[in-house]
Parts: sequence; structure tokens; C-alpha cells
Amino acid sequence: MIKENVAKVIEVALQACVRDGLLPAGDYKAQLDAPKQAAHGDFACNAAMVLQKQHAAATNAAKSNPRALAEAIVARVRDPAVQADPQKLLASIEIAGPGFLNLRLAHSAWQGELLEIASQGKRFGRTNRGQGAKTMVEFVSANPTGPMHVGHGRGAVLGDTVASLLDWAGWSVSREYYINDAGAQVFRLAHAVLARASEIARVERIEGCPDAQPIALDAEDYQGDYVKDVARAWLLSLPVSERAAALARPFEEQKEPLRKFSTEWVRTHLIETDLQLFNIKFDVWFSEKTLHDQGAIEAAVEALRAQGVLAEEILEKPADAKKAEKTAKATATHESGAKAPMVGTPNIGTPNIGTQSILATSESVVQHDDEDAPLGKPLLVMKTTRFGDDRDRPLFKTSGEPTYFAADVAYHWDKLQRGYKRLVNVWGADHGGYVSRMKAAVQSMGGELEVILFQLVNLMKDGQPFKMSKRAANFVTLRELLEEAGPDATRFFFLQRRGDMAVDFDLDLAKKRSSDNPVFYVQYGHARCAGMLLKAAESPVGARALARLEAARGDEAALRTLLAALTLPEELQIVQRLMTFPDVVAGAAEAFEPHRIVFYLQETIAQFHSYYSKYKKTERVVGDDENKSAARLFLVSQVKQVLFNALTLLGVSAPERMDADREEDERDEGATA
RNA sequence: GGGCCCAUAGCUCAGUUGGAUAGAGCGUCGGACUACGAAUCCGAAGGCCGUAGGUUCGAAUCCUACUGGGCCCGCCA
Repeated sequence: MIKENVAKVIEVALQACVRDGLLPAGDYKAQLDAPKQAAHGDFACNAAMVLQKQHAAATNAAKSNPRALAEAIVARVRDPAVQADPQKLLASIEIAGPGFLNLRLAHSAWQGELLEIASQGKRFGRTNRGQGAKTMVEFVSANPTGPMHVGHGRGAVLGDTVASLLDWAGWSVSREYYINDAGAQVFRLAHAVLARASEIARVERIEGCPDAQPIALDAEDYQGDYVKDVARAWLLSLPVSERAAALARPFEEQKEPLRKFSTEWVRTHLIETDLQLFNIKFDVWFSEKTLHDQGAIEAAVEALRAQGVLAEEILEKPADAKKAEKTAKATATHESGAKAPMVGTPNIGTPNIGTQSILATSESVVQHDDEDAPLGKPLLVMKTTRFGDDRDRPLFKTSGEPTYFAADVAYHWDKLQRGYKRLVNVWGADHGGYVSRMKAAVQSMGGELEVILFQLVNLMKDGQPFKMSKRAANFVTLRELLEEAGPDATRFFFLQRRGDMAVDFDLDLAKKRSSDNPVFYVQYGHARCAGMLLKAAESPVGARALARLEAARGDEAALRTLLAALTLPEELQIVQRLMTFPDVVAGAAEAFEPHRIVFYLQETIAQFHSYYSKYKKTERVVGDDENKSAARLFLVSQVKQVLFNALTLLGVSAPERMDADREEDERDEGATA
């Protein structure tokens, strides 16, 4: 690609400097940046400034002037005896500022790059940095105990897009969802289902059990209405003759089949369907329960034991975080029995720690059985403190049951066994405290874990925070949001911001289907390109231009000749921007930052709109000159291609036209005028 | 008390991994449609990049200490 070729030219010149004793021997790489200002050329190189110390050492100068080195480099770039090629590639090279090399390329070099896009088509933007290494991205992994809400949506979109980015950067990516279908909370769902089933049997006069005895819903059971749907489905799944007996049977005797039915139903009818609306598909749905059933936990523990990172320890109760509440009120506050009101967020604790607790809800019902854990007995722990964790983490409880951590260790052990070299997990920020212990475990097992933490989503409604609570059943589901805003806008909205920024999700704005939603700007850009290409055929010049392009298809020399008509600075700058796309994708993949693609899209389209408007009355794309028209239509079709690729990468549709459902609601116009 | 994240225009956010005069959208004000899509474009106003030090040719970016906000700190899941 062109940038590498230019870097090569500088590097050859640097080696010439070495030969001439201006630099100590070494393998110098030239870094090229695209300057912010067009006046600074197509590429800027800071090699002279970076290497000035070496220059000073080689020339025995007390201090060196980067400009002097810059001039030496430039002389060797221009010297045909050093290299012949640059004269074709470079139009100019100048020294500016403290010692920047500003490079400008020949028009033909940029024009030729368009052929690169055309030949790669839908694949333009892909690179092979990952070299096909197996990578797993695990994300969402919401507990199968209820519908997903907007916070899950952020994790889902982020994870899915990061996976796409890694794919585009050359990794062999698998998307995986870890189903927490074991543990206490799923039995809470199971019990809720049984209770709701007894209610539904009576109310709806379900065949076979219209006179069922009521079963009380516990306070800690899931309260949402969706539980009724699960309950109804469960009842109807039973043979009519067995329904009454099932409702009469004690919960303890059937909690396992209830658990199984409920979690599977929630997953397939609530979670999987919502993700499909987002166009998110997982390669693997991995059940935690299977780990327990197959003795995977013991196997993973043995793997850790072999690494010598296990120990038997008596764990002290953690020092109470806020026993030393020395904040303020140090002096002269009333020391009556009345406690000063707490300032800030009381750390009440959240039920369902997981990506589903997107908002800490102070109204949640929590039982803290603080005195419950009998201390003083030695437990099998992993020495996670060796890896920077705050304390060692137990793998088994006093009761002998494996901890959640143990199951997760087993899960990641399994991932490694399946040959994944690189593990990426996408978690909500409320999992921050979990990162170091999980990384420690994976590292001990010989793998590498990278964790993407995304900050939480605050739902805003009417400018006010809109609290939600899973158990209180007043939450806004992801599906509601999707149905109101549509998958394109919702995806785009989540991807606009860096993951480590907390976002206020404005429900009212998301529901509004109007042009102030930035996704329309981007899609319009693509549709405009599509429209222009379509419309061109209607004019005689345009039709002939298209015919020429068609005739030259596959003939590189002929195309290059046509493209020589692209000489406006804006046209070459557009090409320049298009050619950065593969780098942008690779950089976004490396940093796990999909928002870079969003900004790339917006900036590229803005550049195109600006070009279009500026020459609207003079140098039109389809104008009088058949040659120019052909070249410009070719440019437009490559712009369209890159926009399409970027939108596709983000999972946002790239429409050919936008006129479908435009809404003109200017109803607040002239109301009281 | 400790750990992680954040702080940039009135608001919401970018800032190419340390580069040249810090940008965009929304909002405000003023302009541009007899022809390729005005869901667009052009211009203006708007900044002590939270504060104070440090590192170097050069800092919004890296280091330290503060200030303010978010998340977290169980043998729970």
C-alpha cells in the first residue's frame, strides 16, 4: 500500500545517512502521519526530530539541530543515485517547523489507489494482523432469568462489534455466550414460575388444573410479568393429565426440571430473540450447568494445582470498608444518637451482580447474611494475590460447593482446551473487581485474558434518571427500546461513545425517529452515493461515462488513464481518506474501540458532502466532460464501497435510498403565531 | 480506607497511541436549492483541555499529588 511505499523511501534515505556517517548503524523505521492540515502535505514524518540524539552522537556535535538532519534526509530522498523510484511517487518533499518532513504524492499515485479499493470491494479494510489466530469474544452472558434491558444492549453491541473488528483485522473469531444456568438465582426463577403457574391455572382455567391451590410468590422471587409467560408455557408443555399433579407437588421435588425449562425458555424466547433483532448471532451458547455435571470444575482445579497456585487458607473476614468513616464531622458535630445523614451513594449492595445490574438500585430487596459464613475453617483458595488481587479467592465454600469463581475458572479452562489463544471478555464496569482474579486464573493456566469493561448506562426520561430494578418489574427492556428506535439507531447510539464513558441513554431521543439522529446522516451519505450512480445513467453524458467505465473494467491501464482526470484537491483528499480505512479498522480492533469507525464514517461523509456542495455549480460529478464524469463516478462508487464496508462492520444497514419512511412532523410550527 | 474509570466549547462527545494554529454534532446567529438527493452545505460566535507540579526539542495525551463524579471492594452470583 502507498503509505508503506513512502515509508520505504524515507528508510532508504536514512540508511544512506548511516553510510555517510550521519547516523549510527541501526534499523530505523519511518513513522508517517496524516497531518491535520492540508498545507502540511499528504504525509508528515518526524524522523529527524526523533533521531536527532543519534545524529548528535554520530557527528560528535554537542547538540544537534533536527533541521540539519532533516536536510540530509531530504537530500538523499532527492538523490537519484540513492534511489530512483521516489520521483514517480513523490511530488514534493519539504522541511517545515522544527524539522518535519512534509511529503506530497504525485496525483497518479492517489488515483491508482482507487483501483485498490475497487479490486478488494467488500473486503477492502480487512488486514491480516491477527494471522488467523483463534480468538474468542465472550459477551452479554446475561443470566437466563429475565429479559435483557438497555445495559445488556450496550454490552451486546460492543461485544459483537469488537468481534467483527477482530475478524476484519485478521483474527479467527468466535462469539460465545456463557449461560449462568446454575446457582441459587435460577431456582428463584424456577420457584416464581411454579407460583405463577398456580395462579394462571386458576385465572385462565387451564385445562387439567383449573382448581390448583395457590402457591405463594416469595419476596425474593422474580416478580416480572414475563414469569407468567414462562409459567403458562410450562403448564402447557405438560400433558393435560399431569398438570394438576405437577402443581400439587412440592417445589423441592421438581425444582430441577422447572429450572431447566425456565432457563431454556427465557433464553430462547427472551434473550435469543432480542439479540436476533440486533442481528447478533452467537457461535456457541455455553451452559454453566454442564460444567458442574461433567466434573469440569475438578479438572480445572487440578490444572491450577499443577501450577502451584493453590493453598488451604483460613480467610479472614474482609476489613469493613467504611468502619473508618472519618470523613468530615471530625469535630464538634452533635454526638447524640442521631446519625448524620449519609452523603453520596450508600453502598447497599446489589442483587444479581452481573451485567444485568446496570444500575445500582437502592430499592432492591437484599438479604445480607453477614453472619452466615462460618469462618475459621480452611478453604481451598487460589493465590490470586500473587497476581495483584486484593485477597486470595476461595474455590469452594465451607459447604463444599464450588464458588462462582471456581465455575468460571473451569469455563475458561475449557476455552483454553478448545484451542483459543486469545480470550476477550466484555463485562459491565460493575465487574471491575473481578478482573484481576480472572486474569490471574487464566494466566496460571497458560492463556491470556483481555477484559473490556464498559461503563454503565443511565436511562434518562424527561431529563431525569429513570431507575430500574429487575425484581421490581418496572424496568425498560431492550426489546422495547429496539421496537421504538430500531436496531440501526440503537446500535449506532451505543457505538458512538467510547466504552469507558458512562452514557446517559435518553429514552425520548432514542424513540424519536427524526433526522437529528446521527445514524441518518451516515446512511444518507451512502444513499446519496447510490442515488448519484443510479441517476447518472439518465443523462447522456452520464450514460456514456458509465459505459466507458464498463468498457474499462478489469483493464488497469485504461482505468488509470481515465482516473487521471481526478485532479481537484478535494478529490485527492477523499482518496487519501478512503485509503486510511484499513488502518482505522486495525487500530480500532487493537484498542477495542468501535467508536473510531463511527467517527471515521461521519468525517468521511462530511468530506464527501462538502466536496459535492462546493462543486455543485462548477465541476459536477456528472458534467459536460465525459472523461471527468467517468473518473468522478468511479470515485463516488469507491466512496460508496467504503461507506458500505464501514456500516456493515458496525452492523448498521447501508440503504440504497432513504425516502421510505421520512417523517415530517413540524407540528409545533405556527401554533400560536 | 483501597482499586478501576472519567473530567476538553453552553450541552453531548472526538482528538490518529507524544507532534505543527485543540476539532465535530446539537444549540445560538447569519447565509446557500431553475440541474447529479437541502436528511445537505458555507460562515460567525463560543476554550486556563478540572487544579498544581514533573518528564523533553514538543504534553489534552506520559508520571506524581490534589479536586470533583461514576463503578467496585463476600465463601453472594
